[in-house]
Amino acid sequence: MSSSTTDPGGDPLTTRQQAVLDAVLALMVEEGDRLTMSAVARRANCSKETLYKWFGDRDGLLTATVRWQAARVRAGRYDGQRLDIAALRESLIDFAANWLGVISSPTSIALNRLAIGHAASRKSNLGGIVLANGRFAIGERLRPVLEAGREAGLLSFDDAETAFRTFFGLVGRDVQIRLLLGDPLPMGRAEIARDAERATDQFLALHGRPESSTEDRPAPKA
Amino acid sequence: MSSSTTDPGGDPLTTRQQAVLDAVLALMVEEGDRLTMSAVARRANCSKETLYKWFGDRDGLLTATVRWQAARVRAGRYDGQRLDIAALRESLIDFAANWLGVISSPTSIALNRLAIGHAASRKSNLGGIVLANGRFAIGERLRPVLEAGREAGLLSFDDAETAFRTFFGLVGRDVQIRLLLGDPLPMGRAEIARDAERATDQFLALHGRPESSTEDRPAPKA
DNA sequence: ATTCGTCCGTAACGAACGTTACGGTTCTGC
DNA sequence: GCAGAACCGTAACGTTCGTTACGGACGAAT
Repeated sequence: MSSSTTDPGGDPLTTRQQAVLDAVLALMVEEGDRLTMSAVARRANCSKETLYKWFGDRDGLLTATVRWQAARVRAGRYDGQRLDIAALRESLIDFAANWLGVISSPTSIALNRLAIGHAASRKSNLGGIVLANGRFAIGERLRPVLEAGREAGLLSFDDAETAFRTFFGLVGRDVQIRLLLGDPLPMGRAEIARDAERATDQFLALHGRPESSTEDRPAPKA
Repeated sequence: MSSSTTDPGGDPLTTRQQAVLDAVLALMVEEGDRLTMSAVARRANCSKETLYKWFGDRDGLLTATVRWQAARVRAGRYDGQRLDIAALRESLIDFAANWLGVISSPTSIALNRLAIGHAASRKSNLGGIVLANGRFAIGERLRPVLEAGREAGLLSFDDAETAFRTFFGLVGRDVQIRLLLGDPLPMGRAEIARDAERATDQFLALHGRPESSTEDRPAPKA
């Protein structure tokens, strides 16, 4: 863990290299486990020699792929200007929906499976990179929102990290582990929107200041 | 999904076979990824031919191992007699602590990693077995507790499944994904006890009936 | 004691795959 | 144009590992 996302990676990728990494991602989603260097070279219309020249070895290729995917997940900013309870709720719902969309995407599932399988061995922590760009990155982005909410008297909590972890649990629940284990859990736009709203309202019920209007929040459904 | 846990497995294992499966578990925890048939035979002091005679092939061995481990996780019963708010809270805390202990154990982590890696390929759903004996088994065991709490007027929710998933999220939060990805998150007895209590009180704050005494519940800490 | 079945230890086969090497082709700068 | 680099396609090498085969040891039953 050095500067931003556990090592920036070193070199800015050429478009050709990015295309190769996109091919890796596509293969990971389609073929899952059978991600062989030959398959990557075939899919990307490049030679294995080029792969080894660019990325060193198989781990280097996978690491570069994880970083490349992480670079796209960076989503919209959620600044806390004009903070009232409605804006805060909207921000939290946006965060939740965004996060649910990410973890339920086939790319994220394939990537996490790969990183988890790699964490079993000891070599080259893909798991650390995925964590830094996933779980911890979203935590860092949400923290200012939570603290702005507290400053504005809308939220009440002692530790922002603990509060975030509660929010994280309410949003994700069993979704990620079920998807990782192959459960055909449907996570379309409708389910994501519903879950994001429910989780946010539950979070506000736990950490919202009582005086912050409850009239537009239609009482936790379930 | 047939009777209890996605296929009972067929035959009751001999003690020798159980010892072999224990060796597999130990190897999975220690060596992680490098779980080779030769290593299992060496560790268990048996021949590879015996492994293949008993378990068919590598997948059969892994499946038997998952089932064998699942058979021990069966924990205490939580019947809902004499239900008052204190007993309910105690039951929920027990459930939460038990679950946290399971998912943070090295064995469970190694097993889930293996099943997730297997879910990437399509063959022989270890993921389904792990889900059936983990996430879904605990859901089935907790459901009667929740419904008894509702019958007794202590809890309020529409759907027991949804309520359980909320509890699941509050308990597990980011623990499982972090451990699976190799994060050195400390989860000792102290952390587990604290998390179980916090999650239970949060759940009761969301779904508890207001008239059920709040005096012994020391206001959600964070 | 002999025979049969079960199991151990080890060797061998074959496929998959990471890695390297090589000849031919395309692109770039002078 | 031309030299050199970068790159493609493919072949080859070595290792790992799942799977099978073989010979011998041990125990139970006849």
